[in-house]
Amino acid sequence: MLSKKTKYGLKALAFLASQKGKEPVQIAEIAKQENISQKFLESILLSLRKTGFLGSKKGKGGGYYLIKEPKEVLMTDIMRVLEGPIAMVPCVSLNFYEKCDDCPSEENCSVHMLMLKVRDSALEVYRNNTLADLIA
Amino acid sequence: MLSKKTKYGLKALAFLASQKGKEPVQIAEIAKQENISQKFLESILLSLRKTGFLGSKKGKGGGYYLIKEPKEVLMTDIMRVLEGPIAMVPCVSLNFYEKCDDCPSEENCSVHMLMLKVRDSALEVYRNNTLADLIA
DNA sequence: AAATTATCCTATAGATTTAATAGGAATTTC
DNA sequence: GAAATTCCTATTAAATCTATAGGATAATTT
Repeated sequence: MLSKKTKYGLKALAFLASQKGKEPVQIAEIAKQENISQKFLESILLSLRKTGFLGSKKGKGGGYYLIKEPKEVLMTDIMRVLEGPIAMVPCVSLNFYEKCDDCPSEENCSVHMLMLKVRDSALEVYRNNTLADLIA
Repeated sequence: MLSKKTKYGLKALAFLASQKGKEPVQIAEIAKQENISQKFLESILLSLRKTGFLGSKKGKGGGYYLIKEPKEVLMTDIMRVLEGPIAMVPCVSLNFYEKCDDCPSEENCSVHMLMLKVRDSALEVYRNNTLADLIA
């Protein structure tokens, strides 16, 4: 299940991508337009800024803005920052790999093989979609 | 992230599918072989029986056994029973549909469109894999 | 320089879900 | 009727997610 954090983050990014100019948009406005708790959104945007997706400006006329062109931002990168691993089990994760402590062998694990296929199929979607596709 | 319930359930089903005969296998044996808490596994097998995947027999020589041939059991059905919705958001779920209360319009929702693609890609994997493929 | 506006940051509380355990009831076999 | 095994419900423990609180910091305006 997609977390609210990810859902809200995606909506906020899409909202910013759909803006005409590059002027900063205030948290309050995004929150209002997208029906998101303002304080919660605040922390999400902060993490998107710290991970290099957004820039910000303080004071009057301040707010958040996209740093890159929407079509340069891959969904793989966004999803990994917002939701974490794309894989459903750590033992098939490319970026968050971890060994399962209950499995003696990955090669012979029935779950491992299936989840590898699922991960690959999800990756293909995320790799072929950018932030620009979100607002098409 | 895949729940332990699903992971254990898949392993148990795969274990049963890999048995030669159709004699019941005891919970205790499956739990031991697959490193699963016996009590937890007990409740998982129970739910798999109630949903028609397993049969059971009580008393000495009892245990659980598969009802259908492994290749007749689609992963879509197993996953829906163990993990719930295949979709990452209820608004794109085929079997567990729910309207999002924060979205005014599904058609214009950026998250909706993306998650539809992700769901379809996962569905394709699950539809093209059966329990038999898990032990190949 | 003071007031205003808006992000920045940390901590924490509340809610929900997941994982695991407990304990006995019911049924079958021998 | 004793032993073995599943059946069932309830409960606890742990983890994670969601949201809120409250002030610090920085930029702009007056």
